[in-house]
Amino acid sequence: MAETERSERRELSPTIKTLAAHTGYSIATISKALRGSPVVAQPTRDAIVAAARELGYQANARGMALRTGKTYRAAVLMPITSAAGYEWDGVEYTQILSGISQALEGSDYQLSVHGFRDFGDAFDTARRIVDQSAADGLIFSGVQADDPRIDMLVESDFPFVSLGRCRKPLIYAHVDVDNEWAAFTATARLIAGGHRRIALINADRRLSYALDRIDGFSRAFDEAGLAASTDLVAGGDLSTRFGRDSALRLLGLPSPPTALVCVNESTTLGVLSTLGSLDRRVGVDVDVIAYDDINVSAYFTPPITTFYQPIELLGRKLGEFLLRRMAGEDPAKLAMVSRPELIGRQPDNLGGRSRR
Amino acid sequence: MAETERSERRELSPTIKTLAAHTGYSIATISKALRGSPVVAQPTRDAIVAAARELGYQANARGMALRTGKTYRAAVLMPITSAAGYEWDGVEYTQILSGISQALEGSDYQLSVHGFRDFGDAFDTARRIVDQSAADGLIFSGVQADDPRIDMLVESDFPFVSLGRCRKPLIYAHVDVDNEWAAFTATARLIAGGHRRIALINADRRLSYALDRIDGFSRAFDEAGLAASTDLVAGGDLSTRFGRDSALRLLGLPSPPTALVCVNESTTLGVLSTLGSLDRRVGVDVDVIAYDDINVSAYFTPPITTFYQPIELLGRKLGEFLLRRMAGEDPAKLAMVSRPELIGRQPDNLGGRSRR
DNA sequence: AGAGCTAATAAAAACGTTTTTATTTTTGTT
DNA sequence: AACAAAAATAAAAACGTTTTTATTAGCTCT
Repeated sequence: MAETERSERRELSPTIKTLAAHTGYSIATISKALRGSPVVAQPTRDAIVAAARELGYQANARGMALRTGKTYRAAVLMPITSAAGYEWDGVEYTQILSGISQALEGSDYQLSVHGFRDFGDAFDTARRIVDQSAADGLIFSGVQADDPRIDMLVESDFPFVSLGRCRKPLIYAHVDVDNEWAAFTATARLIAGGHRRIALINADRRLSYALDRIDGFSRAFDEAGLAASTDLVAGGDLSTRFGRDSALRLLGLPSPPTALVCVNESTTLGVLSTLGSLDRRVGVDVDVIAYDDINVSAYFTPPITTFYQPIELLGRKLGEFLLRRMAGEDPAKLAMVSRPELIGRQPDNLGGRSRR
Repeated sequence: MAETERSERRELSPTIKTLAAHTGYSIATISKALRGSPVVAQPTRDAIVAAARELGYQANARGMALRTGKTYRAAVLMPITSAAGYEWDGVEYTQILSGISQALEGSDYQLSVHGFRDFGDAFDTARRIVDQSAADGLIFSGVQADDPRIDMLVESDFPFVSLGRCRKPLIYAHVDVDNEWAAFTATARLIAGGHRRIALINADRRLSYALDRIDGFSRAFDEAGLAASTDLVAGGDLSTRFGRDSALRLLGLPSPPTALVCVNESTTLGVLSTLGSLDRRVGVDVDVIAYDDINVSAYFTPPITTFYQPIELLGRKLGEFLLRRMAGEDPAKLAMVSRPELIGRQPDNLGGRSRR
């Protein structure tokens, strides 16, 4: 009774042999038929496909993996929040993963996530994935100006897509945001608004995009014929705490900034926290332009001007590129650099205000 | 030269046969030695282990998987942000994944992530994982009051750990937050502060923890001998937009709330956004108590009273429990219900204020 | 009508393990 | 010293595929 039902339920899933016994064809023919090989006759194929559907046959992934050497996995490197701080950090990874997951939907690939703690750890993990062929492809972000992962992966011809570009002239699939342009545009807008002392709350200087932003920031001053306020560039992890502390420090300088450019939403919140505690009002006492990675700046009080980058879309592109790369496509053709959209929620100029 | 180096590099990684040829033992003995079987003699084991280390031998995961039927994967179900809105949603998943990833570190298990769109999708995905044995264990959250996944997994005796409990008296490994207690405590605190019209910005009512919170909310009124303001309970997705819209609607009622309890950080931000736009000040015109899932409430202006739940720790517990469950441990022993810590950043009472 | 093709299918080998079974070597006992 | 028992190792089978090689049947052509 319960016993019987149990064992009925337990019936193991059909293998290619079950299908062979059921149809009368050999396992070789069945494999070919289901893989779409042209050598098998049409009626045969139809019969096999019908039987497969009837029995609910699904090729065993482990068997395929062993035979083909493929893993049917796409690996993603994800930064692990340092246990100490529990700071709001790397939140956007949910969106990236979500995008990648959507791109992989319908393909044979599964998404596997590998946490890492620091640059060295990330490299080791990447190398391990390649050496043990733990995945058929790799996605990662946090690209450094000179990123050893990229060298290693290009060298070993392992399919990968990076979110961000390194500064070496290598050919590899990538998705990136035009950070130089965005920083330039934000800074130029503030300069045009009358600001001269502008702060840049930036990421760690080892990161490639941190340099890009400094480049854009500097170019805006250059083109205006002004000296860039490079002393107001702060680099660090992108936690809320970092944003708050940096703003506190910069605003306490003898010649403080009148405007701040923040490179992500988390730091922005920190900056706003500092402004609130100092009773400085955005759009009145000080201007802020931010990067809107998780679409939340609209809810800040007051709403602030941001660059909107639909990060989930970037994730989707990453997944799509990886699939194409794993299918053998030329990496030179798999490159996208998107310009975020500027959403002006504030005038962002000194206006009638004193420049203090 | 380059050629030679290339092909040297390309040398395929050693298999158990390589090791057999190298040591003179049979592959059977080698397998046993490395798996720690007691039948192999100590000197033999030592020699084999030494050789394995020397050659950098790593058992091929695909071969193991095929033979043992195991996958060495732990699957996690992750909600996919709906493409339409790009709303800030499910951010805490980064932390959960981070925690799980840490727990899995050092084990033989890899983390694989499966996106799903809605309840039905989540169930189908779970079933597929079980049917195709695409993983050796499963972790998921968003437990419904009557969650079909739990029934299915318990029934098929598949190792899993849920973040949250369903309302059926089943035995299964789980990690949860004492939501009833937290809602009770928050509500009681506000009642003690003089509030009578209290809103609860809650999750979708199908979710088990949403019911728990309503229970706690109601109990606080009961114990104070008051009628609960159940008309002020809003249920929906936990996006920032939902928080904002709910607050807007509730505050526009003829008999509006004087305090709000928000069930996560994202909705809190939305609520604060509404308060800002209505020029109502937290701690002056209205009180807010929130759940601090990603540790960011400290940076709100003003900082608000929250329940702090270190979500990454929960993630770590989830991973740890899953490992133990996959190792065969009794699920009855794998249960944790943690009480979040209340961090009072505001007095949260009407004080000398009018009850309007 | 039989050789030589081609098309279709079947058989066999291989991927790298683990586990069961078989064989050899060592130890202990008389 | 012979033999049984125990210990150690080797051989073989199996997991479920895909791919290479072999076989068979059906044609075409002289």
